[in-house]
Amino acid sequence: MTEQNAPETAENEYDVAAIQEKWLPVWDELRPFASGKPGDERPKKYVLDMFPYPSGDLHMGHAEAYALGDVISRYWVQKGFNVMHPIGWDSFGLPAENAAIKRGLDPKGWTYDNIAQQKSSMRRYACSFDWDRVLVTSDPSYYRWNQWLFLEFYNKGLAYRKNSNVNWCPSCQTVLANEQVVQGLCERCDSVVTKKALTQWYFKVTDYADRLLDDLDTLEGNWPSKVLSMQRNWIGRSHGADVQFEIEGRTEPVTVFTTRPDTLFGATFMVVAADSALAAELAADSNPEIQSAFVKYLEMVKQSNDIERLATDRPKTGVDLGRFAINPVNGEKLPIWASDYVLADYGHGAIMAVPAHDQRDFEFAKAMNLPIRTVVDIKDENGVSIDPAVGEAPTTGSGTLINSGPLDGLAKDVAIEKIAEILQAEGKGKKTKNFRLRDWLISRQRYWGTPIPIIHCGNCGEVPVPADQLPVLLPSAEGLDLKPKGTSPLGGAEDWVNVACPKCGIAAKRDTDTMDTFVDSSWYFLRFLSPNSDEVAFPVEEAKAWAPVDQYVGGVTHAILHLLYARFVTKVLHDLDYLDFEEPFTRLLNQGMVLMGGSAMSKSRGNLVALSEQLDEHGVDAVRLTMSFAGPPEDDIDWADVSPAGSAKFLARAWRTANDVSSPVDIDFVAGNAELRKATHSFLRDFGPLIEGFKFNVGVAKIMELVNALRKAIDGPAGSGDAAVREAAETVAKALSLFAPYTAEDMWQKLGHTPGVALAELPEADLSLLVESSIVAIAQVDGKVRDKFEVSVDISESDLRDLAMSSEAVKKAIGDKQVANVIVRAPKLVNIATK
RNA sequence: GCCUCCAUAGCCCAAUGGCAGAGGCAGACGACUUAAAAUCGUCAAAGUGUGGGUUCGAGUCCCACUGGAGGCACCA
Repeated sequence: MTEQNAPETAENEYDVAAIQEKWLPVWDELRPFASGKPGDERPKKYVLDMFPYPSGDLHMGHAEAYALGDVISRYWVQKGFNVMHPIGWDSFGLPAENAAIKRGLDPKGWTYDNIAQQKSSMRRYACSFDWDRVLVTSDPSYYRWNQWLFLEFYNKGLAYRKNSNVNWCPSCQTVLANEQVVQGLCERCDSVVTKKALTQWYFKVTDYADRLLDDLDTLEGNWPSKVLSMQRNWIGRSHGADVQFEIEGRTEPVTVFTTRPDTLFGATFMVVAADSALAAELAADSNPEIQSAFVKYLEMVKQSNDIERLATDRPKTGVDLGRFAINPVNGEKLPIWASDYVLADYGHGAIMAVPAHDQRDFEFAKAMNLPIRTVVDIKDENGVSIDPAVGEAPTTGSGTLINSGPLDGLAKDVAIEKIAEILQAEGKGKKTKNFRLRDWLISRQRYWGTPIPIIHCGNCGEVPVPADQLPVLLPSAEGLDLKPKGTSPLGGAEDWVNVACPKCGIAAKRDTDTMDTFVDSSWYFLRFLSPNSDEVAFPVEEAKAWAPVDQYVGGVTHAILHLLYARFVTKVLHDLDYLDFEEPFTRLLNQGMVLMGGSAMSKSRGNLVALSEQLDEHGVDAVRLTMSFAGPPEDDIDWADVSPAGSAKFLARAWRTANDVSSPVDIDFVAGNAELRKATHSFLRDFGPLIEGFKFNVGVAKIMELVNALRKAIDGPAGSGDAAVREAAETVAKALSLFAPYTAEDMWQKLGHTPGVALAELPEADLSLLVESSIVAIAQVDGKVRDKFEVSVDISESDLRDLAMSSEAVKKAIGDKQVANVIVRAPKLVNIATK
């Protein structure tokens, strides 16, 4: 065998699989991302990825999320921070239970098998997690503190039980929070959600509505504006007034909420929610025909689901209750109707109807032939007054009050203030506000969740489980019927349900419902501070040092639910003196979804891309790099549009440059090739701000640019021994370690360094290398480029102006036009404006 | 119905109000090779969805429209 024919040695070949195998055990030993070392003086930073639900192995969506979270986390490690980047599993919940029912297994086994699988995939994926900080919400050591949290809320009066019409999923056979009903469908199984009257546990999130809304302002600029606007929308604060109406034949007045108290003189009837207690009472005291008509109507209303109820073209229906309310400002008798267009659980479940100035009231008045009285004069574009009483539509804008006694002649906004004063003075109303947000329904009639730590006693009523008896362990699933049947499977665990009352000792029963898993995830970021503590949920001092989370990374699917609940719980814990901050997540990045062929991946669509296959085919680094390079992180990635093979090709190209560096490891860079040094340092200047601004795709492009310059230098006159070549190659290895840790580590070793490129800091850019002595200035005429010339960077404005004015090309462009203005931006540009 | 966001080469995407191109994919051509792959190199390709406006100057700011994505919705 001759020298020329020698096969390529492994040393010159970028062997992805071998590199991955090589570095995993080294990192296990090195543990570069441990954050709890005593005496660690580095400044702290808390970077958190939303923890996964263990529903199988990791998928492409996880791969994107963790690739991007890792870029941020590794960036701060490299900047010299003590970064806490933990991981856990949100492991209670319905999928485990449903899988268990389907296969006749214990949900526990299924869950923990999946966790083991995901954990091993995360290790292979080179996630920079601190493996000393791991939690699993279905572990008793976690949910014990979930129960603690519940009791803290309970003792503060923020957890309570009430009977009301709740959202019910007939397929999951459990109640749902408002937030889990999407377009009238169950967010999990897409069944049509119905209503059911049940006694359920709630957290009083409405007590915090104002703060949850107002504090969003403090997140402006650090959270995606989309999420802020979604949360504002969801909380939905309206300002208006409560107005009291006397009811004929009833001692108590009825209060209504309105955002338009100025239109009070235009009220021609009142409407109460058909499914409210008030409607039933008013009907019951009316004559028998009305009573039976009401009962019939109510029956119809109860049978309709949200899909029908929300249809926009649905005609208005209702029943005249034969009762009358008295308008507090003019003593008029207003007929009272019951209808389903008024909601029982918003405001007071009753409204004053002003058909002239409200779309829904207008439709109802037309349908029921009720009077319409115009009290706000609004002119059309021709200056003619629009009168809804004789027209086809109500007017809802601003105008001048008419037919309104003391309000006549006032503008809408002034009238709102004036009427509020009048009502307040007479004790018949006051300014107030209302929220779209409802209290958080947290009980579920399912098995695989945190048992609610309450005991129901015939003598004592609700009795909290004493702290020293926590956790209330979930009974074994063995022998329990997990099939959904409308009541909790825990009811079947008789040994577990029947206990002595902790207060009086008589036979009592445990609460058999479990908690919504969103309770588990509403505070998990605090548990990472001491994931194994038996003493506390989280240590207050550690929370002061580490929390709030500096950078949170996750999908926009949680823009309302999870983030709102976590914000709420944080505020409560703040008020209980456990935390010194009020917002849990200082900065938020929402990554997009990974699509395939234009739509979300799903088995039924047949467009599923298996992460494990992508990793086998292209390697971990190529997949990670593709996730970062595809585009802005918040945009969706269509896997059909991107090229992991191209990423792999680039990584091999970068890797080879390390092979080609022939200078000693301690060479002084100062003597290196000036052009390449300039490329390296302009990269160093740009890279950090790009990463901090989440412009990962641009950051990767800059690395590619540097690699191209480096390749040219190696193959060109500078050669492999040039000091700048080493400087550039080391810079590439360090920067690449955020995106492609295996390749970067291997480059680092080839460059003669000891393993641990993740901890190697990128140097500051030497700006003196970037100073240009000359620059190409452009001369424009009316904004169009007409000439260019090389000028000194410190050319004076007048010199540059003279240079431009004397250019032949410029003179030609001006022609015989008159020069109106000359803008000079030395040293870059002159623009000559002509008349 | 109300409220956000988006639109740049065939494709994915860059561009502090100042020469539309940083980077990549796909493509063409060349070098290397007996040949191919790999590698290295060169090239071609949009005037920024449409119509107005502000400005010395607009992809960028404002208005309207078209198309697309998302959120809220009988919330008084």
